[in-house]
Amino acid sequence: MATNEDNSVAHDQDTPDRPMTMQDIARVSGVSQSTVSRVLNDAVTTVPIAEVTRQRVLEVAGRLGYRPNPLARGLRGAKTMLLGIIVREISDPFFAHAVEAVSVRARERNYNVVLGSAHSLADEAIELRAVLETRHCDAIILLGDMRDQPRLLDDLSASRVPVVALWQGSALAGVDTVNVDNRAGVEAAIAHLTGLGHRRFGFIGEGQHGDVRARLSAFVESLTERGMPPGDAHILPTINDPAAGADAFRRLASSTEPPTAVVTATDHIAIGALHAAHGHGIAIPGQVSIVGFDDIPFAAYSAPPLTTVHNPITEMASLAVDLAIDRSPSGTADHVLAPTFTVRATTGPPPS
Amino acid sequence: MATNEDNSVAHDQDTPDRPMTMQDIARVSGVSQSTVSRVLNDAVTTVPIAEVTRQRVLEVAGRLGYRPNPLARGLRGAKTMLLGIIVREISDPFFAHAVEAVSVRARERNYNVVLGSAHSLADEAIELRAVLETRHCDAIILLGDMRDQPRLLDDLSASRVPVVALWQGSALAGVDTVNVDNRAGVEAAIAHLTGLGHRRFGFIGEGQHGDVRARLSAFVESLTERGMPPGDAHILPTINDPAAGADAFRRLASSTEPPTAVVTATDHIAIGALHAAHGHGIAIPGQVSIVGFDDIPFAAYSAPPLTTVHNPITEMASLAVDLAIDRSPSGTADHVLAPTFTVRATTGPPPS
DNA sequence: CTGAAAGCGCTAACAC
DNA sequence: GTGTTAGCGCTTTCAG
Repeated sequence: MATNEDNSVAHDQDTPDRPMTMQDIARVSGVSQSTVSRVLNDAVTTVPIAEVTRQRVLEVAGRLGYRPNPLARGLRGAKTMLLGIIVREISDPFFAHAVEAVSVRARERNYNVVLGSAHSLADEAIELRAVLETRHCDAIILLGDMRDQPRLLDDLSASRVPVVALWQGSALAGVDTVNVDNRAGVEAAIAHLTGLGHRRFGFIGEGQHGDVRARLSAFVESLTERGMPPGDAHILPTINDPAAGADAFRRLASSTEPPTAVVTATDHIAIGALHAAHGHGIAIPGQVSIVGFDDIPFAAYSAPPLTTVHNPITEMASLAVDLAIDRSPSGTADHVLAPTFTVRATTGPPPS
Repeated sequence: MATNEDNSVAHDQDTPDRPMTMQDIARVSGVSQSTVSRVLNDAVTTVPIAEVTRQRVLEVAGRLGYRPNPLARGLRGAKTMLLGIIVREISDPFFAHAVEAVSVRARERNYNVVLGSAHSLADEAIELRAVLETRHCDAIILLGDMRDQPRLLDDLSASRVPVVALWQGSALAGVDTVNVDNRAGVEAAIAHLTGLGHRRFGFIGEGQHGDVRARLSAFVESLTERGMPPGDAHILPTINDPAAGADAFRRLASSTEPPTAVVTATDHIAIGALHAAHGHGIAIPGQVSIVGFDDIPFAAYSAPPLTTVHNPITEMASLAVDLAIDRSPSGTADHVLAPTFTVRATTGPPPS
């Protein structure tokens, strides 16, 4: 009994070539493997364990540097502590930032993050979901509008894994959503601009997907309510990309009666617009005011620094992670967070 | 025999509430579970299987929407098709872009990516490695210099999982590395600048870590070889952040005999420098030329667009993924890829 | 309070 | 060619 530690596995090496198992701990501490499992998992609902046994097992496990094997755990139906993320476009700086915020919060909650990007390719995203699900992620977070991938969504909402849609743009049947109040954001931008004296507005941004679509309709409605509905000529649909933004801005600037203020669907587009303005010698905000949306990190460093609607990325990501992990058993909810408005240097009074 | 499909699990529902197992396939197609395994894995080394059987199994598996359970597979010792990434700072736009490139290539190779960010916090990163390893990632990719976390590195190089270090800044014992040729990049920048007529140079960028450290020493050596060694007053150590870059640029500009050309360790810093220059009415490149390093997506959209050393992000990421997955059995190698030089609008002749 | 034993879904000998 | 049989490391009854 006194020497039965001798049949233990080697634990003096810095790097054992085989990871410790519960069997090892059990052998060394002289209890059964199931007792080790009980001690190490100490759930509140578990059977009581003698304090001496518990201490001994804990000590041995610590000394041997035991780490549970999540694969085996997951196989047995327990939590995998894996959070799946499906991103629409991870190359989009906004989503890159969002992924960071999500993974930071996930780590605080002791979760690891499995990343998949959909690349707007329906089949690939479906495949992705299948992978993520069979990998037994405890939950899945959708980043960005996926409504052009209806099969993905159907699949997802019917599956047993909790799904939370972040920046999906609007409510979605069957899953929890966390959205920014796009309407309030655009409204703040227009209020700021009209306060400055602007009366002719332009909008740049594709109106097909999620947030961006909501921003466009908020733009139209806000101006209509103010009695100055925008003409179609001043609404330029474009993909979400600086190059496209630059191109659209050029067209807007060279139109007859160009707008004095331009609202862009995202900072990503605004950056492109700024670039085009600079290239064509159009003074910002002297000749045209520009406001963005999202407040990506780069927004503060554009020239001039961008006035924009601040998307509460960190808060939204945290909320989404918590929702995904804590998954309230009954029903789904749509959370809408308020943006704030950040005035920097791309807005000013219209030219007189 | 004709009706023995009846004891199959339900497969008419769109969403079966229990994922298919090989058992299910076996039952439905009337073969043993191990035969199913053989068919579905069809390794070249496998025992031959009757074509009829194979077809039947394949058909049933397809019809029932079978997906292998990676947990069970991994538990049995097979590949998990999981690639772990440990990032130094995922908030850094360069690394965000790099993560994207890595995950794109990983997906092409049918791997999923597990993300962890180190946040420069030693203990957390070690914990992370433990998690990644016990999750049985098939390989791990390190993004950025981790040498301030020696325990991580020791742990990693001693472990059985292949490790590839990307943008680690220099060779590293025990693991494969993929680096950009920082010396060649800086040399190209200096050659460009001296060709323009510059003789007084400044450098902004922290010199502690990896790539950035290598760039600083390349800067010093390149100028020394040209017979114009930079004074200490013109070398400003700063963290890798636009705000810090802006601050450093201000100090440089207000020094006695300010440099006419500034080389920054990264675009991230260059962006800050540009911002500061704009704020202080310093003309770029009229009064000062600035060159960056990395060519992050935004570099083309700064005002003025940034002249910078182009880091071949996509190629390097692909290489790293391939190395990690295909792990040559013997020894490690250090791969160094050549950067290119992209002239945009922040460089010009010095003021006369 | 603790041990024995049965699998989770899969792969890999080993039989026939 | 194909079926049988062990487990991988863990959680969870079920018996003491």
